[in-house]
Amino acid sequence: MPEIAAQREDTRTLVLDAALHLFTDRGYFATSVHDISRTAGVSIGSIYHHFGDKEGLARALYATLTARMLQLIDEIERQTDSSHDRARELVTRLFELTETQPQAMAFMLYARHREFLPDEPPVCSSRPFARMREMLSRGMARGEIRQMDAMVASTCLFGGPIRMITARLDGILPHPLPTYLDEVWACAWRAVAAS
Amino acid sequence: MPEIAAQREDTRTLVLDAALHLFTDRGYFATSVHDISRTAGVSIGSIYHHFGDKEGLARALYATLTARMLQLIDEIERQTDSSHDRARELVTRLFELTETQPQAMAFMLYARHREFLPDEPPVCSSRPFARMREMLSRGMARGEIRQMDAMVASTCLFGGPIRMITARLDGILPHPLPTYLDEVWACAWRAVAAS
DNA sequence: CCAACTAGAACGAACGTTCGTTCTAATTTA
DNA sequence: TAAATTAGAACGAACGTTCGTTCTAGTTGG
Repeated sequence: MPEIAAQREDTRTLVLDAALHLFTDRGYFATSVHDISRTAGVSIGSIYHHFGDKEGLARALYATLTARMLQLIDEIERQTDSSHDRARELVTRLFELTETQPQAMAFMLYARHREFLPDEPPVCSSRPFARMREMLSRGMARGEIRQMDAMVASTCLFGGPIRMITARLDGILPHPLPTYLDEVWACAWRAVAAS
Repeated sequence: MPEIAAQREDTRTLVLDAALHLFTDRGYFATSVHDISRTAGVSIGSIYHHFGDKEGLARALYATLTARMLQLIDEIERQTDSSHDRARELVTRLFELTETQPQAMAFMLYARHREFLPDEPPVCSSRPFARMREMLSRGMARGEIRQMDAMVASTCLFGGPIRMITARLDGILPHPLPTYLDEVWACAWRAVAAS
């Protein structure tokens, strides 16, 4: 006997949204399927119908967000030329995303997927991060970036910005991230720039 | 009727060691108290006798490792003068520690304590990290480091090295961390150096 | 009217924790 | 010195709860 809103607002989306919020608020293991069902306003049966099991739900969520991130990187590659501009634009967009969709950011950059998605590779070896490293290798070949191990370069360029993001997600930064963008970027680029 | 080794090898230590390994291998929630009891060779009753509950055990473990980290920082402050030398020595020691005691490192830098120790502040606002930031502020006052927000400075200086550590813990670095030390440190120091 | 979907009560397994007991070694008593 | 007493560390079977999952019945759009 469904109540007010029986209309088909995509059930999958409702469930994924609820899961994202609960997983990032309390963590995967502290969130029960019953919680997700209640928050999403969708029955347990539907959740199992659509996602198979709790892990399948987490996997679907991870896939959705990874795809969104890859899309972002594609867009940036189309709009910019140099490694410098691309990396800077990426950091800018990630800082903005952290303010507008902190849960999505937390789930991608901060959650320990290994603990609940055993077969998933670590985030830093996932496609989006691999794309970033390819980007930097080309930058090195063109002389924009000092010669060094590609892994070291990507780690040193993005390490600072990413730690700023996690600090913000932890709630220990007084101001929104874009406030720090220029200062952080100056440091990050100096770390690897050829000049 | 005790068997071979009934002698008092400190029970607390046995339990803490087992917990550290299991927590970092599988995560806090995937580790049952029964697992810890079995691995440590100590009964469930004893664990509750010593630590109160599972959370108390995690808290004791966290406190032990935090203390060890603070001790390391003290030692470095006594042995070095400049911010440059101190930070470099710290990174060196952390890289070595990651190779010799990867579990301890993973638990300190990588675990999401918030999820199972609700009252603990985030690691980056814990004492050891606060000490590092004070160190850098003094370096800025002395002109070794460019003028900038203290939080940004510490994040940019240590962000790269720390991400290298997590990459190594994830098993995606082919060589031991000290191999990369010079290259990583060169990037890290350039990021914030005054020159 | 049928296939796709939703519903939520019910189930079994596994968890953290408790509790009555045993063991051990030090201390007291005679 | 030998026996009696004591304190608390160690033990592990058992408990109640909660979780992920299943199942059967009902609803709905095309």
